[in-house]
Amino acid sequence: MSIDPMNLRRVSVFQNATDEDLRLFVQHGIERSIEEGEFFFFQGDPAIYLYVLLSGRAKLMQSNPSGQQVNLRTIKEWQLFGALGAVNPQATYPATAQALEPSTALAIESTLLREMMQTRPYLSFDLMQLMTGYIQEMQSRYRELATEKVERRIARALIRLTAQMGVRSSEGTIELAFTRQELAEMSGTTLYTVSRVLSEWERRGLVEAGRERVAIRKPHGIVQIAEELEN
Amino acid sequence: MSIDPMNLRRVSVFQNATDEDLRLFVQHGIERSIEEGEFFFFQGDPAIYLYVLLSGRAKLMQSNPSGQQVNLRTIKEWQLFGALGAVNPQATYPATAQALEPSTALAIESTLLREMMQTRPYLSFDLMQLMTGYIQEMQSRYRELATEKVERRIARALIRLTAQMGVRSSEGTIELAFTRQELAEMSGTTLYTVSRVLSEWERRGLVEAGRERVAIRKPHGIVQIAEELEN
DNA sequence: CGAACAATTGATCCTCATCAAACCTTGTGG
DNA sequence: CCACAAGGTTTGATGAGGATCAATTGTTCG
Repeated sequence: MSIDPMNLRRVSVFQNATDEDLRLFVQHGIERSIEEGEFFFFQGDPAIYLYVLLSGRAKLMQSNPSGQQVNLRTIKEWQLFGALGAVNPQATYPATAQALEPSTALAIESTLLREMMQTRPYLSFDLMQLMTGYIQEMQSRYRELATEKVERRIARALIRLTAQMGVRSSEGTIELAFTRQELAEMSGTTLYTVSRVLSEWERRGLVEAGRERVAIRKPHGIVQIAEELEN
Repeated sequence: MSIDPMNLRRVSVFQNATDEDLRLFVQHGIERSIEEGEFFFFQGDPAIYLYVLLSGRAKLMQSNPSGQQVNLRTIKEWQLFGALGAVNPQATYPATAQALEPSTALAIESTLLREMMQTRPYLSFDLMQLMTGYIQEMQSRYRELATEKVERRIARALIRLTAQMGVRSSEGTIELAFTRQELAEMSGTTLYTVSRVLSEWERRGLVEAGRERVAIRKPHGIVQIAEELEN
């Protein structure tokens, strides 16, 4: 119980919460720490908790019966995940949450959130705000996947990651820590294709690629690939 | 103003509304009728209204800069659409709504809904319920598009349509009224591929295909194609 | 130093998109 | 009532874009 309840205000859904509410969440919450590669929950588990990531990094993914995976979202500190189940008492998680690094999260019982939403309109409202954002992002990504070529999809994935997780290095490049496999799962392709595309971009001086790492040297160039109207 | 407010209770988000609330929606709502092919709103328009379809059939779609389209959802009577913008006063519609038949809808100002949500927790709650459903559907479709082959995606599209819009005919087949082009937009492929797949299925006796029409003769066979673990 | 894991690169193949042409179906107007 | 136009559908031929497989080359860490 080492976390300061006030920090929870950094969670977008809790931005309008009262101090008292935040204390409630922390009091009734459980801190869970897991190792890299381990799971917070699996697709299909009953959605008893929702989580706030306190440290580390995780991903939300879905897999089909034969095991192929797609990455729905990458989660960093102070982001909520597993919240879809919060609405419906019977719900199961529609995705699996796996840690990309050693991570800690605050688990909050979804019944608690549901009860609180009854009397705190701001909560439902802010949660809805978050959800509309997800819907729009998923709709766009769906369209991209259906209509755009791989190179552009990879560019788009990098741009999204830059906005969410990008770290500006001292040399002015934007550092992203992902394997080719992870990038592939985010853009709906294979690690081989990602590798080829990155190699090509490196030849053109747009990025620097390393082990579990991509550094964007010319963000503008990537944006151009993502947006360009060619054809 | 020919609609009976009580009919609005068939809208899932309004199922828990008071009679008084329903009357409010109808009083402040505007009935809009449009022809086949016309639009309720375009992607990017300011989201001033949300709509309840009263009669006809419409589709929600997104298009990319070069005009290729994907179909996000098909709308039938008593379904809500354009509701994402209801949450945020500044929002624009993330998709375009086009009538597939002559259609009528009740347009409700999103400010009205926002105001009402302040004091009626059931409204936010039920709307959230609807949204979690969308998110899950979009996530699944995204995964399908990324990992599954065309034939299976078309089968899945037919199954979804059966659940939502299927009409049981006297001969025990399930009738669906869609063009190859529409089916293609729903499964992320081209009308040519849809045509080929349907021809093949017809040869196998699974469906009957006609102009702007598909009749499913052996639902089980289609489900099998959609689920089958092969490889 | 070696094992484990990530990335690269080449060769090959397969699924679909694309283009083109012909064929149906439906509704309309002479 | 027929002919024709318009739009939907089918089918073949072709090719491109990536997936897949295999082999090799880094990189990191115990």
